[in-house]
Amino acid sequence: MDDVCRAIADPTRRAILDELVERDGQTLFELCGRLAMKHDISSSRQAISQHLDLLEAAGLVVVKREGRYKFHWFDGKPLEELVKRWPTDKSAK
Amino acid sequence: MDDVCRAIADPTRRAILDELVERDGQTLFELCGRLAMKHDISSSRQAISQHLDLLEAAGLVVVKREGRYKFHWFDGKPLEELVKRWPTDKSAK
DNA sequence: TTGCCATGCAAGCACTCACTTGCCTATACT
DNA sequence: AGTATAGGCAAGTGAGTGCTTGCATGGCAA
Repeated sequence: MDDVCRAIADPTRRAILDELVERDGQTLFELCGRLAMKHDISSSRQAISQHLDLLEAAGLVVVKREGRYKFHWFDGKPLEELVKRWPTDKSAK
Repeated sequence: MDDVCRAIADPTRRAILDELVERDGQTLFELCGRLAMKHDISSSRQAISQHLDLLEAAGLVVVKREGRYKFHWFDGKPLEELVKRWPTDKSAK
């Protein structure tokens, strides 16, 4: 829970999630390229890799290794806890 | 959006939101007391006040001044953007 | 007024965190 | 074999942030 909240606190990580929602199963290099193109993110490969590790630890990204490639998938389940914890409208209370 | 994500990244601020959901319209001193009792948070009054400022800037807390008192309400509307941005289950995709 | 109470403001400190740099491992291809 | 590719590991740096400390402000009561 703490991991999830801290994971989405960074704008670069939110952009990564956006990218994975739009196109599942991307690899690290793919993500770097698309983030640079479409989100104006100039971070290095290592920076993105560290973000992915954090997102994976939070459960928001699921990975699958195949040979020398590592593919990434988005998983929104951990976000359910957020909406369960706090009501998003007044009628819920 | 960025403010909302960063606001819930801190465990003390999440506890404040929990407290306000449970009991609306608390004042700063009330919150300090209840946070210390029920959430084992030993932060000072100024620390809680700074957290409240941040939560207010994020739109998650609405305030109302009355005389020398300042009451705080929880507002979950900003959280709707989170669930709208990312699907919380696979069927949404 | 004098005093007290609830809150606000601002500077400083310590810690976290995002990012870089440099080197390393492992898988593919020729 | 040798080389290139995809990714990983670890230490160091700079900016951001949570918290404290001290003082200031404003409202209420005696």
